[in-house]
Amino acid sequence: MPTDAQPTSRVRAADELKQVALEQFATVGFAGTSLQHIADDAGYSKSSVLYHYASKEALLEAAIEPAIAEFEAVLDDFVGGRGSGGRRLLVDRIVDLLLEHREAVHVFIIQGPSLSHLPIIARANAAVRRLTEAINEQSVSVTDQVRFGIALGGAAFLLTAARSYVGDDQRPTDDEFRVALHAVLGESLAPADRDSTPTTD
Amino acid sequence: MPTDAQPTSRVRAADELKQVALEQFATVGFAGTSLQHIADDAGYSKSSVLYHYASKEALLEAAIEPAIAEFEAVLDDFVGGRGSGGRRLLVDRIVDLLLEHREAVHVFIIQGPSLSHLPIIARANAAVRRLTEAINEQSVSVTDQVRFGIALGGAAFLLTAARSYVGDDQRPTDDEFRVALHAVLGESLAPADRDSTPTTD
DNA sequence: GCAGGATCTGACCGATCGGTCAACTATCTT
DNA sequence: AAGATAGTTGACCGATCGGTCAGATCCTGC
Repeated sequence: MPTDAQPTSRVRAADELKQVALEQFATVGFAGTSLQHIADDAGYSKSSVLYHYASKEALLEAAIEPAIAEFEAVLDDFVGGRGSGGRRLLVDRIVDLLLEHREAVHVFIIQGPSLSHLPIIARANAAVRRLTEAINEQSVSVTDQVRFGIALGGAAFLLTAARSYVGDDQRPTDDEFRVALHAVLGESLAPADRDSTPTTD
Repeated sequence: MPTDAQPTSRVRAADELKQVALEQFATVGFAGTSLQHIADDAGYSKSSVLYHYASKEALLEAAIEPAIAEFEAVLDDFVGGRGSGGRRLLVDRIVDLLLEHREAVHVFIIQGPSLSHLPIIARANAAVRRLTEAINEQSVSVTDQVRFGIALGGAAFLLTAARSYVGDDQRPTDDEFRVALHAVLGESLAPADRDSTPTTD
């Protein structure tokens, strides 16, 4: 029984559907995505989608739960091991999270407020609120809070929106994005020690 | 015929519907909003909505067109009168635009990529792309482009998302928002002259 | 080769979608 | 008072929504 090389059609189909659904959730929104459209894009029937996932909501949960779990882990490490260099590590890990799970982050950050009735989104919103409070606890000025909110929403927006605003040829690579995100988010989340942000070249 | 004091039930009803629709478009998205829900919230029937506006799309256009027109005006002044202090004036006017038309800006910035098939949104997307190119023309580094994208999307996200992340009591007032937005967007869009941004306290 | 589970699909369901239409009422003009 | 006009609405339409179900097909172990 093949578990590594050929990934057994079951998990392969489920993963395909999950990936297709995630892209659509991030690009046209959860409400704007239909199971029929997901099925069409993935090359299955709508019934097959509902065979692998009990409901549209279950499909959303399967698609974004890993990203939320990692986000919670990053958050726990940050609020747990509080210290001087904590913010720089936070920026490191958030940038990685953004690049690896950009669609999922877009869903639960940008669409989070409007989908809070879904348990998985409510969980993500709670994590975002925890992070917000942890940040605001140290810097109480409204400007710092706005800086944080803009960085959070802007980063989530940018990685999936860039696709439609600039052509494929001149869109930055992921490595370029990583460097730039590190610099920009570093300025927003760790504005105190500004010495180690080289502002690129 | 009263044109000032009592706003004649026609325009009053139309304005009410426009405002209710705009709030829903911004909070749950264009695709996630139904004419029935708009009608219910405004206290009319769905037929009445379609009497005042020919279609859901026409309602969207009426709701966000003024904001787009003002955005285009700000953009024209910026690319036309190019100069040293141009960026600070740009920040001034964009902050005003954000505060006055926050729901509309949220719609055509955040949902712009997914609604580009609607003519009014395509027009807004073209304006956003013009602004992007005007900014990138002067600063070619990827970091500056990312900084701009985050500022744009983040500001659009923040003003309508803040409602759901912090309670009414501790949410900043519009004046506080204006000061903070001015500082944060100033750093992102006019990073050259950093002397007047006090980097908070 | 055959039984049995896994996978996939078409037909169908009630609900809701955006939109049309005819009828009803309120208001204004003459 | 009468007619025209503007505003509002319920009934209805075809399409699509998320979801159910019974069967068809495929694959595996015996």
